[in-house]
Amino acid sequence: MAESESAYAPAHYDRPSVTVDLAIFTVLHKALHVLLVKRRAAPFAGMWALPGGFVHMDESLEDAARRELREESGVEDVYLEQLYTFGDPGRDPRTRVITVAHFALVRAEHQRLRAATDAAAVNWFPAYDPPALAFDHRQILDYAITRLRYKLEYTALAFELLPEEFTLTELQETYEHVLNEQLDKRNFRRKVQQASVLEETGRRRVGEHRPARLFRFREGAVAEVKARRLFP
Amino acid sequence: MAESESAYAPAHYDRPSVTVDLAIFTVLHKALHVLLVKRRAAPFAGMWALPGGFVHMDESLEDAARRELREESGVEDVYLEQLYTFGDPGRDPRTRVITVAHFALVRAEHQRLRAATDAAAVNWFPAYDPPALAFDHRQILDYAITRLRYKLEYTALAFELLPEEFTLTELQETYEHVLNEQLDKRNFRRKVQQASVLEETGRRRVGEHRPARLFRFREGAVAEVKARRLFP
DNA sequence: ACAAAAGTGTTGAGAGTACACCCATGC
DNA sequence: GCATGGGTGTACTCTCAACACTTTTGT
Repeated sequence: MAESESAYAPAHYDRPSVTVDLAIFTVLHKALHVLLVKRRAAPFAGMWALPGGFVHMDESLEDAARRELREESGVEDVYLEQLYTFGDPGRDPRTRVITVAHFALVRAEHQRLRAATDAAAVNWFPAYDPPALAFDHRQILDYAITRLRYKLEYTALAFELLPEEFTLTELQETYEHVLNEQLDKRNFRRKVQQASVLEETGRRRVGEHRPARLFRFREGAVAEVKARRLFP
Repeated sequence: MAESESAYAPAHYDRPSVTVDLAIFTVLHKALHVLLVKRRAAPFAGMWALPGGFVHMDESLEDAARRELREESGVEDVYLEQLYTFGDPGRDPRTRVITVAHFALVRAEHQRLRAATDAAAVNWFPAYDPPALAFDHRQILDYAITRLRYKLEYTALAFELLPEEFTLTELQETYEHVLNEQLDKRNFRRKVQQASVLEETGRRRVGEHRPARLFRFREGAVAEVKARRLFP
């Protein structure tokens, strides 16, 4: 590695800026939503953008992402994953900015927390139909959705989007909203049982019709499924 | 996004350095190998490390990675993929260095090309049993191997490690070396046929025993297999 | 009683996996 | 002719996907 070969990139000048950007998802109004902030400063002032900010010199990338997450959405202790690093020259018209994109999943119940710290220029938008976004954030968002869908297909990550206790129908609907497709009820329930990642709470959601049993995810039930191999 | 909120990270000083590092793989001597360079400068002088270098201000991350790939291994036009960005403070003892790690696959035939430009302090090492590495490069290498294995399990990427024409046994051995496990010959061949990513060249590898038919990958045959879903 | 959501099994098709022998060539 | 790697098929199991009706509650 050439970290010491200062010949063609002296370490003391001409460094790019490094930021973290976040695609924070939740399920709201029966659809996948993403958190956006309205930019106050140029460039793209007044335009919606993914939350994010500069990486401080003494914090890791994940720490920076969690700090931004806390500052922008008021949530802590949520699922966070590094996504991809976007660094094309020109993606920020002012200067060279390399951004390490992350995606985060927050629970529906947190929406109320968020509303409390509402800074007026922060809002949830339908992830599959967002407004025009600043910089290359549309590209980052699309990439994040792709990764989220993929992740949910082969892991049991949906519980990061659900309240502590939930019905099987709510779980299925979460998958349907993220995957943007309909699932078969019986097949879904059988597969959930086989995965054995749920436990019954004994309580029921009593509502308009027949009460539904409430479940929660078992502690430490990550349930990652092996990909089907192309070759045996 | 807070790229403009210069309050807590002015854009004009205190920026980290950004590098690209490369895990370049090939199959050699019936095992997966990775390209390492011997460091000349401090820190970790004399130690082996992944090739890499600073990102120039006017080039994209991929361009930087391809430039380093060309400079260090003399190969062009190979498979290259961004892996992950490592940025813990302290991973470089001198200063804050954030590195965007990539992995690359080069063909066995390129090894000779490489030997020609040999700079004495560049060499192939067994990927599953490398020497001690500088910085956090062991961690990066392990991550790259994990990703490579995973990628090969559900894509037809092995041809990036093979010469233009190859026998089915050579293809199977490539998979075995990367996955580090034995595969069943009949099942492997059936699955290759089903994937229909190969075409016969009509030529044969004539050698010590019964000549084997030579194949090549069909143009544009990416053959990505859907992951087995956890939920239907 | 009726509207609405909860809950429950079976079947056919395709893929995965384990397993053993003959074939063509070089020496 | 024999050693060596090339080449081929079958049976069992498991997972996937499609599909409709009964049960329980609130009003």
